[in-house]
Amino acid sequence: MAAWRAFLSTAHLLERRIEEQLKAAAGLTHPQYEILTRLSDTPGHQMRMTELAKGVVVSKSALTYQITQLEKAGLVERATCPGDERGVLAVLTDAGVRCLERVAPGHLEVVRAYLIDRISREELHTMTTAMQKTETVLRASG
Amino acid sequence: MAAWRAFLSTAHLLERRIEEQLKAAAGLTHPQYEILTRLSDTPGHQMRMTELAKGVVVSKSALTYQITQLEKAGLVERATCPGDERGVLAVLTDAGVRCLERVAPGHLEVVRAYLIDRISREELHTMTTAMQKTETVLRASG
DNA sequence: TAAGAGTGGTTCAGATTTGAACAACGACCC
DNA sequence: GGGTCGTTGTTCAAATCTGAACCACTCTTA
Repeated sequence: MAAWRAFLSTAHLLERRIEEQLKAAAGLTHPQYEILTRLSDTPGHQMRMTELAKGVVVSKSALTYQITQLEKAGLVERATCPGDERGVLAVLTDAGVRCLERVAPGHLEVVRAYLIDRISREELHTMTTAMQKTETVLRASG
Repeated sequence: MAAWRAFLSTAHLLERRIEEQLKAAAGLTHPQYEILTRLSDTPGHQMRMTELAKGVVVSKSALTYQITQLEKAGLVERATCPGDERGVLAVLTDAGVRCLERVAPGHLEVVRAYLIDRISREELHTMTTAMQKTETVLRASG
């Protein structure tokens, strides 16, 4: 269970560091940053609400809240989904793209400094495949 | 960065599963369970508030809140710290011990089913040392 | 021994998350 | 067509987390 202990503590500690860094650099929270990057990685920079919620692993209501916040900040817009009248598309704005370009380097720097660079290339590779396996299982049985 | 993505998603997904399982099994939240196990692992089943907060990686105020909740549930008691009049000791009660004994198996089962058993023994070992390294760094520079 | 600085916990306001309830739409079957 | 069921996103109340402000106590230092 030492593995689990270390995993959990590391996750919490990293979360804290990241939150702190993002807040200082751009007034963003980590969930908000995750939303922006997910959108940025999508062709068209847009995604359906439910799909996005599953991607970043938060409840639908939490996503509704955060998208509203990001909309106020001008980084995201809501659009009605063509072909499905109930659907809502979250769309990354130009300002959102620029914000991400400005913030991403500092964020990645933190992740790298505290996680990636601390472990060997081989350990990293092993951990990646392990994490991907468990992620697959968790998503499948969700 | 695939490593980081997978790590993050896995952490969130597992957190969700665990929260769900603990709530169903004993009406506990994950932070509460973490507090109980930390106390249980301590000689005398007691710990100072600040130290405990650092251990489980939450803010002092969050710990105050949760200890109050656990006190209401009768699983933990507050005691004044001998030798330091301002200090407060969180003490696991007998009911707390019994609660933990009842809940722990199911909890560990979830962790094992979704994380431990999904990866090879060697991967587990590698991941453990990697996590411990990063945890050390994060705690030291915190 | 009397500041002055530091620590330990709590309180407080504000932000965020969750699950349940809800309303609106789509898909399907008769 | 119309009814039934599943999906989508939002709203709502309740719970929780955080950082700042705040007391109470401890430790140094002159």
